[in-house]
Amino acid sequence: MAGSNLYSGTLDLLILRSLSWGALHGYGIGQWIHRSSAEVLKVEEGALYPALHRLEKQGWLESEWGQTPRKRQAKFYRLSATGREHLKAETRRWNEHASAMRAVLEAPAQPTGAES
Amino acid sequence: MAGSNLYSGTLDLLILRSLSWGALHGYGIGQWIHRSSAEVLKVEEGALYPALHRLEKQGWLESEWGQTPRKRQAKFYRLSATGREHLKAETRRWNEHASAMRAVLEAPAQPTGAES
DNA sequence: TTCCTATACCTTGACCGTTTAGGTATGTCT
DNA sequence: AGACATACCTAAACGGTCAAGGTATAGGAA
Repeated sequence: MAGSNLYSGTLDLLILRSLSWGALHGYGIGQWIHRSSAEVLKVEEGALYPALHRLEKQGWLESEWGQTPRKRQAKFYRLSATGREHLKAETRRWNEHASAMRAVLEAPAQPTGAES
Repeated sequence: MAGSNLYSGTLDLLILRSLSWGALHGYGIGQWIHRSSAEVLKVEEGALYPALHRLEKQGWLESEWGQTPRKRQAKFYRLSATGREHLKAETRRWNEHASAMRAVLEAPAQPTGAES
């Protein structure tokens, strides 16, 4: 989805959020999102890896090759300082969006002249 | 945005919702969304009209040319029976998505082995 | 040993909704 | 007359996601 005026950046937000407790590698990020959303949110790899590269390019993430506990190569991502700020801002933005959606979905019958 | 695995269909949901109280014309739908979201959500016309056509094509909306109170030509949209069902289903789907997002954004520190 | 599965990374092309930026026409107000 | 809001529409460019591939390693089963 290209940037929607209504809302875009869900994936970026989730990735940023997954790293707020420490470093994780790409594959682990996908699994973390899946698990911590009770299996509701699933990120395809074709969306995940490009997003990771995008976020790193923008300076919100930093990466470093390392090893998993099982001795496998993996690229570990970590939030940069500006990334952490961005996470805060995006979280606030999401909350505003969700709250606007809630307002619309619970809006009472036609408040005032919706027709002109 | 093309259909996102994370979430897509926000605009469709808002349009469907705007019609749940009765018929509205396209321009009015955009304004209704804007107003009832406290000016947070804004739908561009280039997204609105194609969406309206898409939803009508799928049978969720029905349209009819008519006149506004000020005697201007306008195409009025109204929910079909299946459109009303779809609105219910999409609302449920949105709530699930929002709740999954909330879960992730409020997730406690690294529950169990996110790394393998 | 061989095979399968899970882990872990990546890229490409098609797809498709949004954005941007136009266009037309009418009614109202100054 | 001119400006503005209303009211409809479309087309090209954009850009993120999806689907479907690819590579490589480690572990366990057959």
